[in-house]
Amino acid sequence: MSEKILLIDGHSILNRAFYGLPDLTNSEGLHTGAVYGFLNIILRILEEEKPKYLTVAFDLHAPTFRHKIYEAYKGTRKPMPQELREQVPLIKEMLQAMGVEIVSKEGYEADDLLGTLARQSEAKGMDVTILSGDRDLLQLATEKVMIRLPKTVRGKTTIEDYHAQQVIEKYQVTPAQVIELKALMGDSADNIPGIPGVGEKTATKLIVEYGSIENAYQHVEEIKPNKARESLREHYNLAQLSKTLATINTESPVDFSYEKARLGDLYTKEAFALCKRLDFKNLLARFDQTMSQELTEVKEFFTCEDLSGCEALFEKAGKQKVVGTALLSDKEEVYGLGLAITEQEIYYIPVANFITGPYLCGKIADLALNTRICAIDIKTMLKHVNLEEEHQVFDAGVAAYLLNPLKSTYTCEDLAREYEGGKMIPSREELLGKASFRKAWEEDQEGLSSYACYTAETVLSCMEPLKQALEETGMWKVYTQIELPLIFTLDSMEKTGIQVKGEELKAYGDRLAVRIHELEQAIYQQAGEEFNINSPKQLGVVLFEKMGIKGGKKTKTGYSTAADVLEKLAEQQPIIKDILEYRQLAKLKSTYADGLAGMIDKDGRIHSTFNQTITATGRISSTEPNLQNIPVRMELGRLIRKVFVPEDGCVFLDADYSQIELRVLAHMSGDQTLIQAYQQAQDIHRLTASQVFHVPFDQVTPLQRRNAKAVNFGIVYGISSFGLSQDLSITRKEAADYIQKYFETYPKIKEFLDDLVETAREKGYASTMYGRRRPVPELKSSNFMQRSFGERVAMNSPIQGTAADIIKIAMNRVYKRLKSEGKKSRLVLQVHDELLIETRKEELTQVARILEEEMKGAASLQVELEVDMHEGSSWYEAK
DNA sequence: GGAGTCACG
DNA sequence: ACGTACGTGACTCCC
Repeated sequence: MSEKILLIDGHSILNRAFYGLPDLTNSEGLHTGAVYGFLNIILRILEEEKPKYLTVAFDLHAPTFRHKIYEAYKGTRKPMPQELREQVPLIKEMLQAMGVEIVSKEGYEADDLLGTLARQSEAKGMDVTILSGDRDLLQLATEKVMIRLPKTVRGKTTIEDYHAQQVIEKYQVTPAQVIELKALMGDSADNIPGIPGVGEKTATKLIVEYGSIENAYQHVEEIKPNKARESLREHYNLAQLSKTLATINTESPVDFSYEKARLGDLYTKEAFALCKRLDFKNLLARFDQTMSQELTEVKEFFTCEDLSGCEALFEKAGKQKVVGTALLSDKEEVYGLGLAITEQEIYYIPVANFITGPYLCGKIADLALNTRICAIDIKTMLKHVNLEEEHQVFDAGVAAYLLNPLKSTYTCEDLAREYEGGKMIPSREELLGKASFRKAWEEDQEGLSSYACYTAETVLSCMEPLKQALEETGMWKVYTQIELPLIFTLDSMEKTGIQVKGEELKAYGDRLAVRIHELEQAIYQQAGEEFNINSPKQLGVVLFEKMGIKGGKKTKTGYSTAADVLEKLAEQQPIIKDILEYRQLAKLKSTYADGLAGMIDKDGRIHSTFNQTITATGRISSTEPNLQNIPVRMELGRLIRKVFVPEDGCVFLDADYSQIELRVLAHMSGDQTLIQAYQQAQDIHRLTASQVFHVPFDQVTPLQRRNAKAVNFGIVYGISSFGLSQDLSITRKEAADYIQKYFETYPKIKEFLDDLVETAREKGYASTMYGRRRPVPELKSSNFMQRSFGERVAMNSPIQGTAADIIKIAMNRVYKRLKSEGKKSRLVLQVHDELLIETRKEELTQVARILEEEMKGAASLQVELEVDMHEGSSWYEAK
């Protein structure tokens, strides 16, 4: 069998991948989708073809011989979008890392190089495969040269293959005649002019009949469609120029050596490292499993299993200013500790023999009095180790979150890569697989030891770089003054939990079940069949096809059955009201009645987790269960709050900030109208209505006030006329009108918001009053929608984020005062602008005072921070 | 695992 | 023209 060479059209395949596949972004925010798609395509082809030689051709920026003969050539070609342009060096870097030969030549296009190499290789008797997205390449097809054109339809890539024979079958012309076709038709993408009035059909007809443009011109009199005849007559010279332009130069002076192009092992260490950096997790599986071990620097880790040795280690650690730790634990138990005393002395101390979990945790707490404990998640550690704010800690996860809040996880291997100059360490999955710490402790001490040591070492090494980065970005204060103390505040809230009446919750669920069943039957009866009402797909078919309800359609996958869509159709059929009610009840039952009931611990309380490193803006989030979205707007749902009760001898005290985001906006923008309104404690929505609609303050109608309120919300979200029109069910024009009038009323706010966008565009991030940052890479996008999103984010993040900063400060202060004043009352929940305290009855007056003082005093703005406070014997009553 | 839906601020 | 309000998490269906 003859040897085979695979030739790839670099830019064309990258383009295909970019436009045909969804974009991806790695943890640094680099766009990587096209690179990923490119690799997937070529790896697939390589597996199919198994060529001996491989090379990828790229165009250069320099003008080519085509420019010399035709000035407009590619002159008006639209520039590559930013997201694609930044991937060109990445794919070249990747190919280089894989040892793949790249060819380019000034003055020539990739096509010319591919054509030249194809002919040379063919002459040597090789089989040639050319991979490109560009049909122009078909002119190169022969019996030995196959052109492969990938096509992506809805994310699925299929490949069309062409030898000379297939070209003839599909286009009725020989490969060489493809040039004639193109010269006649023209090609707007390549700026090849072509002949006016001649499209694919006419061109094919002419070439099939006459073989070439020249021969057609010889017989120009006979040409049938008058238009084509006259056009060819008039533009013959142009057609010949086009032909020159469209002809691939198969004798380009390309520097090429088959030796260098010989296909070797693609799965090199360098490529592995780059795949890791770009987050190509699926590709990593193709690499040798020992790769990551070979890549990481070999460092000796030690294991200490005896009590006296362990004592000695902690004594040594106590002489350090800072150590790295990795406490291996789950909710119930501690399994061991990774301890990096210095960057060279790294130990794994498993729980074994006389070394118990509580013993280890006690040693850590003692150590932390004089030595700073670095870890990646201090709050989890606090579940076993009794640390207070007087202990010294550093949370590398929280620090990394502040530096880039857009990541979804903050893992050790990312820290090492990002803050230790690209250093590679194995991930938890690589070391332990999917095993829990418990399982690994039982079955894989070696893996657990490595994991503990790598983690301890990394958090130690990363502390200084993280600290420095926080200082350089002006976020050191946010870290030390807000986030670090917040770890202890949140930990206390999680440990305290909130009492929930399980039986009442069950009874509530049962009541729902009765009504849900009734609705189910009514819906089946009206639909004339039983189906799964919870399936939007089935529901859509029943409503819009079977029952013929008008006005459906939306979404990629079918009909939209969202509440706002159905509400507009409720008139048509009574079934719709039943479905809406069913949906509401089903939600209440599954998520709240049943969901919460399953989360009640043995102590009769629910202990949610408050996540500190999730949101892009600086808010906290709540999971397992989410206690920040307990129903309140509808009465039926609101009743659930009756099962959240304080323990005996306590009441709930609930305080929420009144319109904190608008107040933040007033302060940050310095708009005097808004500031004065708040100073005079005016109804802000009514005021906005009176000014925007030009009516006296006391003659504002409820509708006008409602509209003004929506505008105020819109401003905070990053206003757009479309969004506002959706919300108010008005036309875009009317919405735009409201917005315009709003900005006339509050000119400083317009200025302020414009400035937020401009600053974010220049700096690449938006900032809160306290200096917390949120990167906004979307502002640089070439996609209108993405960019508009970036603009709204740039307006919203500083406002939402500043409010988040303020309530975090308030929480820390409240927590601290309750503690320092020896109170038994405890903070139990935070819901973004609301704090809930389980308050001892005898402490009520003082706690109310503490809560009000600390919330109001958390920030001093140009407007007062107003707080609404209520007490009650359930969350329902305290709101 | 993604899409659709819906609960909250 | 493009086609969305900002920030979350849980549940269900369905590939």
